Amino acid sequence: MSKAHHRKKHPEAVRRQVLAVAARLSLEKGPASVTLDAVSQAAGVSKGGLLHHFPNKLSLLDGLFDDVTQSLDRVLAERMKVDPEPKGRFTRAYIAAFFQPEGLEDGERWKVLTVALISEPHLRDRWREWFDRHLVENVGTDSSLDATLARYAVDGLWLDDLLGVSVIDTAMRATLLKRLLDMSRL
Amino acid sequence: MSKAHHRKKHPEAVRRQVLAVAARLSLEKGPASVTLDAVSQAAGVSKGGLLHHFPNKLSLLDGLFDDVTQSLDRVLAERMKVDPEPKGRFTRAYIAAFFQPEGLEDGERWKVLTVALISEPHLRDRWREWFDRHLVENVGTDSSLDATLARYAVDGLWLDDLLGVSVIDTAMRATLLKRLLDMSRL
DNA sequence: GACAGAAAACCGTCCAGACGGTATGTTTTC
DNA sequence: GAAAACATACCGTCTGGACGGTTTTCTGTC
Repeated sequence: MSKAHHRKKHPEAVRRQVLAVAARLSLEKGPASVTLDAVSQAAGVSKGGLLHHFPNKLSLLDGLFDDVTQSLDRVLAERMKVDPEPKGRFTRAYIAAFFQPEGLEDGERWKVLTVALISEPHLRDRWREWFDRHLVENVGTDSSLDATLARYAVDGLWLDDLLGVSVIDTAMRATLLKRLLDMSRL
Repeated sequence: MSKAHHRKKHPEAVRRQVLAVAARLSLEKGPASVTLDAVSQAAGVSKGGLLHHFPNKLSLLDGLFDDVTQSLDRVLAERMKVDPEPKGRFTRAYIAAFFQPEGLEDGERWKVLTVALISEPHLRDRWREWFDRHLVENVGTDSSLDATLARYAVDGLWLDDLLGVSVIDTAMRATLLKRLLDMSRL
């Protein structure tokens, strides 16, 4: 008879904790280490408890995907709202979101998303939808070659950062940021 | 008593076949599907046979990594050799290698590398070494902001291509290529 | 070139542990 | 008291890998 059984119940907190643990595991020990046993244990919940929130592993991964993309949507929307210039607005929000994530939680989140996308083919389809939606919404303002190039560069920097090969120093990083923002306006 | 036991032995061919199958599986069904059973079966070898060439799974992944990076090294060296201009030479080779891989095998290979790197933390360390080595070798000729930016953009395009969200059309792609090559010379 | 070993290149079987998932019970919350 | 939020126990399958056997290939010797 464990204590967990008797403690107060906070379903939403448990859910968040589970997702957080799954994300951390995926980043630190690779996506293969994200097992129901490992996640539930590290989250302080029994496997049964975990499976109550996410009926199977796929739904756990989907939950992770939803969590991250919703965060990303929120951040992008906020940044776009305070940007007076329409042209390249989405691109600038994109740059800002990945270049200077608010708090380091967000940065971690985007990384998790990348790892999940690449290792789980099923999520690639969902990502494609997300991507297409944003692309269609911002066609006209963010379809220029320069804007596209800027977003590609952000993705590349992001990937290198994730792999730990980002050798760019702080000063150069700042210059690059300026440069990318300029490109979004061309 | 199977036929495979009696057929002619081609250790090198088997080795290559195993690596090719592992690569294909990883790309099409995700890295989680790369199991010793699946690989050996798809490669037409028994698991025992597979484990003769690669004593354990880690060494199989390492073998895949070696195979791809050696290919990549070869391609980069070839491209650099025919480039008369020192400045940005490595960056141009990098761009060319990923933008217009010779045959589609190479393109597949680079993709496999990306997937493997992200899903297998152990390989990230090895990738860091590879990356550092090339960076040090070409410091002085390829350290400019523009060259770095160009390489980042290539990585980004690459990632989007891998995820299937590459919406850029052929004409724009050609323009982008030109643009990146120009950037390598600044 | 023949021939005996030695080594390499396989195959088939078995196993312990991990994994995803089910079924059922218990406690808390509504 | 019904439903949600857990826990515990258990099961079938898969996975990495060990092991011993069999066939082919290589290597040195005469």
